[in-house]
Amino acid sequence: MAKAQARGTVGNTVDANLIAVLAAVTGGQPRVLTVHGGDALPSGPFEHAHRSLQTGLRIWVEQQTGRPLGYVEQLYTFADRDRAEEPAARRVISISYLGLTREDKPPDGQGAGWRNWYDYFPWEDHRAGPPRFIEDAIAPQLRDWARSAPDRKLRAGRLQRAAINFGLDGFDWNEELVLQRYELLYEAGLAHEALRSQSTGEVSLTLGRAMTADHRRILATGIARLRAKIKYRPVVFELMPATFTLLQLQKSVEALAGRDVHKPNFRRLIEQQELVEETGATSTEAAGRPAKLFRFRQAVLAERGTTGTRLPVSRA
Amino acid sequence: MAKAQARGTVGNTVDANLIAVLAAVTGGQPRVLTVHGGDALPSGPFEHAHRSLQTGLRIWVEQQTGRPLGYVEQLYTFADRDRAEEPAARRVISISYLGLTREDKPPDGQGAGWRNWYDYFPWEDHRAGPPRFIEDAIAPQLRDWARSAPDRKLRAGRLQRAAINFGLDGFDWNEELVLQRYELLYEAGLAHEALRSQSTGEVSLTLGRAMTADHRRILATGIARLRAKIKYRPVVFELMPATFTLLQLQKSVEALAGRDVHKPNFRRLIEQQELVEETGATSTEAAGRPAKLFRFRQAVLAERGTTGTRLPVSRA
DNA sequence: CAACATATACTGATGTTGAGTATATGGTTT
DNA sequence: AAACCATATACTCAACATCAGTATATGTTG
Repeated sequence: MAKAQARGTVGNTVDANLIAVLAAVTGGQPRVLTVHGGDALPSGPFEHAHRSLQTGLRIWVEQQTGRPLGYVEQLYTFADRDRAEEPAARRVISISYLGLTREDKPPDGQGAGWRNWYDYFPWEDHRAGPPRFIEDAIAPQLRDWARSAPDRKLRAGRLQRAAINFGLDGFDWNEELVLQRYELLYEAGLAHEALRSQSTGEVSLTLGRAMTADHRRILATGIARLRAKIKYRPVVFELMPATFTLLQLQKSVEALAGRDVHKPNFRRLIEQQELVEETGATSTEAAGRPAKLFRFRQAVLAERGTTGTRLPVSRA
Repeated sequence: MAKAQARGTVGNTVDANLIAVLAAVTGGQPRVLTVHGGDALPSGPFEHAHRSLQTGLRIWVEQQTGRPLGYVEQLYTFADRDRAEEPAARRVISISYLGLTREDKPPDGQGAGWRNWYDYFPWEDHRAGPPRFIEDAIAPQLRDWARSAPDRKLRAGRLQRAAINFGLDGFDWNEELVLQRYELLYEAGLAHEALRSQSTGEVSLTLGRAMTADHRRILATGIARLRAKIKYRPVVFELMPATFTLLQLQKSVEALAGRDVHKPNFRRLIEQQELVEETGATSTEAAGRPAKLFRFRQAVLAERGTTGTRLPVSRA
């Protein structure tokens, strides 16, 4: 089995494609780098010249955005025939990555730009409480879909999934289920990719903006990963400027998690873990009492390895 | 950028290879399916006929082992030039998976067999406390390696990493750092893959058995993932027989985690989460008072979606 | 029948988390 | 200048989860 691998089975070669979810937080909003006027995630081919996959990704992302890419993490690899844009002669493997940066200068080139990622997933933003249209518009459509199931058991299963994923019928909202929610909508025929016929590029206020091929699924995967990760790894700081106030930090976490955070508890946790240190300066950007400016203590990465930091994400 | 992808850039096609970490627990020991007498993980090419990557994996794993594959999860994809077995003309992408089964009949075919995974990572088994050879043999070699660093700062960093990863100098042992530990040993030149010259296939009692190419790194990734996952997803049950006693369940968790579990707390957690239900029967396999037999409540998967179950893993 | 091995149940101490409230300190408004 | 407002910062308490130790029950084995 193992040795059968590299034997040039000519009929089975493929192309490998690298796709990036590049995230940033600006003005209290989570952003993602898109191309083609927001229709696609940036991507590029994996070339023989690249030492490794990550190297390849870094090279062309830095070419495109003109800034070094900090934190990078692999998301998922797939090669589903069904979800490809058009039935191609050659098989394509897509390897997706999550990268964290800071948005400052706008990226150059063809239709590239930073976009609020809730344009693509409006139902994911619960910072002002659950959006009304979940109960008003999404839930009814999901229930219709459930009702259309052939047998009773399947029907019950669909209702259950809808309730768990979207926090209906007394279930709590779980902000990490980004991918499951998207997949559910897709299955129910409510994601526009499913019906991208003449592709007018319309943006639905409740069902979100669609993307090419399965790029929206990849984006969902990236958001889900990031939402899970900020809770136990100090990755938010990759998205922050060099110095920041605790409130700014909190707002960033809230932007990513899509839900509000209990302020006193947030501060307690940050401080008792010694994740940040004072710079001495204060910020006078906002009205009210000036806030102390902090910087991330880079040392924690060395001290604790990859382990052990916690951020609270809870109800308002 | 995105549209540049599939344009037949002939020079950049690759082969895709699927590699599996198949885990099982038998006789209180964690096992992994290997081929070539324990030198490699089973692997097979991704073919154009396969609908998706997972489908491809399932197909040939089931061919090989003759049993359906239950839980499957993608691990990682890589294409590092440096770690390939021999510099090949064609570039190979390796996509690795973790699969959970039960071992009963031995797999057929060329040198395939189930092996205790601690043969490959002896330092990972802390069920009887930290193995003495960590302090006696591994730590000194790591310290030597640290001392050989060119400058003071690098030296301190290496010592720190060694301490964090191997639980030295007062740091707690963290069973999830399987990959980091292996990578550290590799970097320090203590993994035999690094010096596989005439490859005698020797098994080191402290530094473990080596494998082809980077298969041991993949195995480490799989173990790490599984150790993390059993704590918050009910995946252990994929490895259990249809009915089992609570002690058997506990022993399985301990086998995977490589450390002992507090018995009363373990049982409390299992029961209060209603993960299992009594079958009515009792087991008389072991001496002593017969234990009740339980089965996994499949319903929890539907009730809770992918979320929310906990298993305790702590000191003895 | 005694010794033993395993199963099962209970209890207290400690730590973590969620949530509410109070006070301090600057700028802004009248 | 006084009142006000917005933000920062500090403290308190209750609920809950976790860790760890100990005690009791119920079989088998010699």
